[in-house]
Amino acid sequence: MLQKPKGTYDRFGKDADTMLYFRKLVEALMDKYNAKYFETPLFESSELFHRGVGETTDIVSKETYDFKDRGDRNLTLRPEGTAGIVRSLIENKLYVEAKPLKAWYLGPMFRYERPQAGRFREFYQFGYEVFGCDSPMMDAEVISIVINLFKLLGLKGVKVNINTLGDKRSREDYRTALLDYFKPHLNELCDDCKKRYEKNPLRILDCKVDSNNPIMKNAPKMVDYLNDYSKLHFQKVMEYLDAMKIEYTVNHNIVRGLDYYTHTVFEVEADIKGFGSQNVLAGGGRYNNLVENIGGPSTPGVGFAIGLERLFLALQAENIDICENKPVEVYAFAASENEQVYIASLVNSLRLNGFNVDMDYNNRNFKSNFKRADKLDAKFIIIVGSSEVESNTLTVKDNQTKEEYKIKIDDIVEFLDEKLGDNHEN
RNA sequence: GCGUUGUUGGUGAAGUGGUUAACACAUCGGAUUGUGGUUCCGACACGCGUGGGUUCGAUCCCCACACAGCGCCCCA
Repeated sequence: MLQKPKGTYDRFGKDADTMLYFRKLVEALMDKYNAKYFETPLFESSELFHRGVGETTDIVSKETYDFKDRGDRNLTLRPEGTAGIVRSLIENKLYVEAKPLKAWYLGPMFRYERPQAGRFREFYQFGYEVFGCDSPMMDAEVISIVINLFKLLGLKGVKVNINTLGDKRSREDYRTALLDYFKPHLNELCDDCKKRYEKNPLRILDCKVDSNNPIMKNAPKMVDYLNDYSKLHFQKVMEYLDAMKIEYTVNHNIVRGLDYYTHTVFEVEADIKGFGSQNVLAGGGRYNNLVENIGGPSTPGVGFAIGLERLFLALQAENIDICENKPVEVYAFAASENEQVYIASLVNSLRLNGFNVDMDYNNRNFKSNFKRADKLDAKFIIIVGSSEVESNTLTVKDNQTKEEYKIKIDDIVEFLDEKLGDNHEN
C-alpha cells in the first residue's frame, strides 16, 4: 500500500480543528500588535538559504530538501521562515515603508531530520519578524509576544532563557578567541565538540558531555568581547523585560543554530509532563546583518518562531483544548422519501439564515435518525412527513427538553432564533 | 547520520508452527414501517507492515526493507 513519505502526516479531525482554532487565536493576537500577515513561497532559490541561514549550520549543511526543477534551477524547500521574508522585504522594497515593519507567518517548513514525536520533516511554524527597529524595547516586545501567547494558551512554567551574542564584530572576535583557546585542548573534547570546533565553535559551550570538563570553566566569556553598545543594548532589553514583569534567566551558553543572530537570542520553555529536553517551544533573536547579507540595505531585524507540532503536543500533554465547540443547531429528516425534496429546500433556507444544519441524506428510519441527532449533539430536530407538508407546518423537537412544537413554516426562523438565543451567531 | 524498541481490523487489543485469528468499543442493519439514547439479534481482518527464506505447513522462526517510537546529534 502507498503510504505517506517519512516524517509527514495527515492532519484531520481534532488535530485539524486545533490548527484552525490556533490560527484564529494567532490572528486575533497579531491584530493587537498591528502585525501584518505574510505568505512567501514554500521553495526559494537554494542560494537564499545558504547566504541567509548560513552555510555552516546543520539546517543548511544536512537538513535541506534541495532539488532542480525542469529549468535546471537550484531550489530548496524552505527550512525556516525568516530568510524568505527578508528576501520579500528586499525584493518588494518594503523597507521603505513603515518602520518598524511587523510581519507574521504560519505555514509548513521542511527539514530532512530523523522524525520523533512532535518533530516531522514537514512541520508548521508560526513566526514573527520585525524590521527597521533596533530599539531594545522591540527585543523585549518580541519576547513578550511569545510569553503572552503561551499564557493565553494556558501553559504552565513558561520561562525565558536569554543571552547576547553582541554585534557582528564582537561575535567574530569571540569566535576567534574560542578557536585559539580550544585548539591545544581539542583532544580532551568529545567527538561532537571536535566537529563543532570546525563548524560552530560557540556551540562547544553548550555541550552536555563536556560540561563538567575544567577547560570549559576557563573558556573565554562572551561578555568580555562585547563592546559598550552591545552591553548597553542587552542591559536595556533586561530592563524592559523587568518592566513587563517577564521572568527570564540569562544563560550564556545559548547560541542558537542559525548563523544570522546578533545581540539578543532567546528560547522559551514551559513545564510539560514527560517532555524533558524537548520543552523548548520557541526560539528567536535579533539579526541586524541578515538583510544586508542577502543584498538589501542595512536594516535591523528581530523575531521568533514556534514549532506548532511540538506546541500542540504540549497542549495535549497538559490537557488543554483550544477548540471551540460548534454544535449542530438543527438536524432535519423526512419521514419518508416523498418529503426529501421538501427537506432539501428547508435545510438550504435555514443555512442561508445562518443556522448550522445537518440532515439525513439516506432516508433512514426514525430510530437511526434520532440516534444520529444525539450523536451530533443537535439542539433541535425537525421532522417532516406528509401531514406537515399538507399543513405547511414543521414538527420541531427540542432535543434537550424533549418538548415538541408544531411551527408554521414561515415562523421557523423566528422560532429558532428565539430558542437558540445568544448562542446562535449569524 | 548513529544506537535501540516496536509494527495484528475503524479503535483498544488477545493469540498459536497446523482446520472458522479471541474479546471489547465503534460502525451498519434488524426486533421497533411517525419518535430515540436501554436490551436482544445479526454483519464486520480474503488477513496479522512489505518482500524474501526455513518448513509438509508461518501471523507466530530467520534475513532484508519500509514505517513508527525512544535516546543521541540538531532544532521548533
